[in-house]
Amino acid sequence: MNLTTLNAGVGQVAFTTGPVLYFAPDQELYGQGGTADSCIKLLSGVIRTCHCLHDGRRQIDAFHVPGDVFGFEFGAEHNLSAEAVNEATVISYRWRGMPSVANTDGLPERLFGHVMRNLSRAQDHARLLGRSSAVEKMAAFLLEWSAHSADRKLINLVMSRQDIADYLGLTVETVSRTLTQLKQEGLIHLLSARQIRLTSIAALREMND
Amino acid sequence: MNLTTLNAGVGQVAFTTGPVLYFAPDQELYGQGGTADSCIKLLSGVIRTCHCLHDGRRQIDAFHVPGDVFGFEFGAEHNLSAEAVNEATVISYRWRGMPSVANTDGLPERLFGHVMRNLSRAQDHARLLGRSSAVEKMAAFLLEWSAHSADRKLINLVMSRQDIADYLGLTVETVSRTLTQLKQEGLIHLLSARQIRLTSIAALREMND
DNA sequence: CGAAACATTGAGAGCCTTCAACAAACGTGG
DNA sequence: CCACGTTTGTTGAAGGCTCTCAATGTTTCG
Repeated sequence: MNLTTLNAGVGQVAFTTGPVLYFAPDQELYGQGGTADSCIKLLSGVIRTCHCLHDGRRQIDAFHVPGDVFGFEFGAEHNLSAEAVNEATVISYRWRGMPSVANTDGLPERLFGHVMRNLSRAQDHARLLGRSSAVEKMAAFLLEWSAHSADRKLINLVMSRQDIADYLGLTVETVSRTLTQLKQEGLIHLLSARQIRLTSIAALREMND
Repeated sequence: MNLTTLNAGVGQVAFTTGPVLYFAPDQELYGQGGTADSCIKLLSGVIRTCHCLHDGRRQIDAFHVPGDVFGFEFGAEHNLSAEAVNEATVISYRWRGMPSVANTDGLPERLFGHVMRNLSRAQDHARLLGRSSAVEKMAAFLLEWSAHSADRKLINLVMSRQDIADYLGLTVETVSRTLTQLKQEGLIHLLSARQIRLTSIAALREMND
């Protein structure tokens, strides 16, 4: 693995990191049940973390964008699997078993903040899944990606309709129908299947609070 | 507030804590928008953390039981509010702004683990809300409380049907109907509205994986 | 160009919600 | 202790939203 040491200046060794890793679309970073002693920092591309049930149902927990750090687990094994949505490069940070973490002081810089950000996102996601209609979910999703876009009014979706459906707890058909509904209401404009122009961000916002 | 200092032996002060606080049923510990510089350790009773929308819809994020530590926020303000379900006693720990946390080393013992446990629960919750039917949700809920009970086959619910509904993303009526359905299928026995005997834990388990 | 994957649209069914009424439990005061 | 109102929980009927199944259109890629 050729691990090297980083952040080793605080008195105790913080954690170790490896080289930059590349993943092709749909390639798996780690799977459910795999050993969870490292976390991932995403450098480029988009990663989805998801949970698959034995009957084929899939719930996508989150889409991660560059800068996100994810993949910590409370238990020893991964509850979620992680797969690249498009071409992605990451760095893997090993943290479990590191003396600094065992002592719970000397924690890697900002790691705590990353876990809390993931917590916050998971809570928001749960609220969306529990108490929203299909349109509200779709509007929230579009706004989420609008915030990640250089041009807030032009979204380039990197994931399929199936991915969106599994993220929002809907079916592909409902996602499709909801998008055409938003189009007919004049809130969005479908330039192509994966490129969407937001005509009225304000109206989309009003749907979720 | 009369705060005292705890865990001050690691070289840097870890965080500060106050006296034991008592809360009556339905009393609010903190509200959405409140300053989020502390977290709560629950000593006795049950606390619900929830998010309320302006139109009255409510999503309960989690029910917390004694030993749980919760209430951290990534941002400066609370996204969720916390209310006592029944009589509860807690200790509040201030962590934000503490020099140890600012340096991100010398973090309070096990605080990191508590955040990760909350993250793990939020992810499980999202999966439940996104990809489950009413019966599956109800079964998962019963098993969750079964695990907290001294007698795994006898649950004493401390929360109302409305609380359960808002936790599972259902309506009160559906919760009620689903319970009677499970009763008629012979999986549970309703001793009273809030006391449930699980006749077949195995059958309940089969519903969720 | 043709096959395969992806996306959209339609029709019908099912699950959950909504609205409404009723039953049960609780608490308070007489 | 009972009467009574309020809260909480259950049950019924109808409707709506989303799912399922199926067909068609579209894009991608060998």
